[in-house]
Amino acid sequence: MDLFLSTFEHRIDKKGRLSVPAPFRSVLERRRDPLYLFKSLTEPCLEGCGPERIGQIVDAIDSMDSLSAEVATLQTMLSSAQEMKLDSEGRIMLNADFMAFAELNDAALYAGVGRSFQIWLPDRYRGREAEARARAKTDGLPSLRLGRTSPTSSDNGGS
Amino acid sequence: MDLFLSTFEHRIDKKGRLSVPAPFRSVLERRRDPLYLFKSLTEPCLEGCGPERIGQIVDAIDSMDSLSAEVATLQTMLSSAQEMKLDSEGRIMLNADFMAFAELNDAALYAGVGRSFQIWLPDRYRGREAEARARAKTDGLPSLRLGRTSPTSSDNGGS
DNA sequence: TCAATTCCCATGATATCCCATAATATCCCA
DNA sequence: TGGGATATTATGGGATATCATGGGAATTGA
Repeated sequence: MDLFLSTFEHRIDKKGRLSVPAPFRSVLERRRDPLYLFKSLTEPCLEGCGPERIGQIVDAIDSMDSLSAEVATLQTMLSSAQEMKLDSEGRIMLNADFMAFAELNDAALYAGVGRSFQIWLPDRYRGREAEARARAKTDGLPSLRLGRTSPTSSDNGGS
Repeated sequence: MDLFLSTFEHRIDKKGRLSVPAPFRSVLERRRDPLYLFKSLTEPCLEGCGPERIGQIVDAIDSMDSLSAEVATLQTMLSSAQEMKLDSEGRIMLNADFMAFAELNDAALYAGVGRSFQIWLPDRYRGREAEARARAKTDGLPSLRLGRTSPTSSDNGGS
């Protein structure tokens, strides 16, 4: 299983171009996946993923009561989603809506969170990280039930 | 089951390279596992592990309410996690974030703690070890309950 | 025609590869 | 069992490739 991990900070040049981190690009290239970006529902950041994640959201919506408010909310994720084209150097161009939503100007921080990644205003991200770490120290760690995992845990055929 | 045990101190050269102890490398090679490092949530050190632990975190996130604080905490772990590529001599390169977080400069101490290991500033580690041993003398030993551990008592370095 | 984008090339920084070496541990055979 | 030969390990340095970034020229689209 190849994942989006780690963080990378990149500049947005005056033409509005932003490099996608090489490790993220190679995950997408290995799978021959295009890159999708959409506005996060919960945080002032952009979310990036491949098509299978978009498909999961679509399927989740289809399985819900189509009249519910939740469906309307989830649909806004899809309506903000956009397939990004990379230039020959692996850069994307963020449209004005994306830039404004994440309040980006001349730099962006990529944060890999497993099957997807986020794009943040760097200082804002670092603030959130500090908060999360402080919370972890006082509240303790989320229970992961390490060591009690089912023996069928499947992720070791990957490499 | 082969484990990460013992401690090793290694130099960080001026290019930022750090040898992984040969016994740790052979554990990973035997399992054909890549090496992952991430910033500890609770201590000023780095944690090293194989992919199965990363997979557990990813799967836990996907199965949880994505709005919860716990998910944010787990995402913080992932966004600091990085698959380390070893050069042909078995060395890794620590990025500036890792170096700063563990306050490393020209040396690092590996401490094997079973299914994972930690990387410390050597003097800091030795201080902690002395503290822990002093605590054991005054406060008595923690209960060990070998053989039948409860899932909540996490002795396996998930910290 | 003008503005915005895409293509192509240049460049500095940095990581990676490949080789060398010294110290230590392991092996092997008398 | 001892002691020299050999392999492994940690460490270092130079050469090379990759990556992020920037800018000019060609192309598109309104």
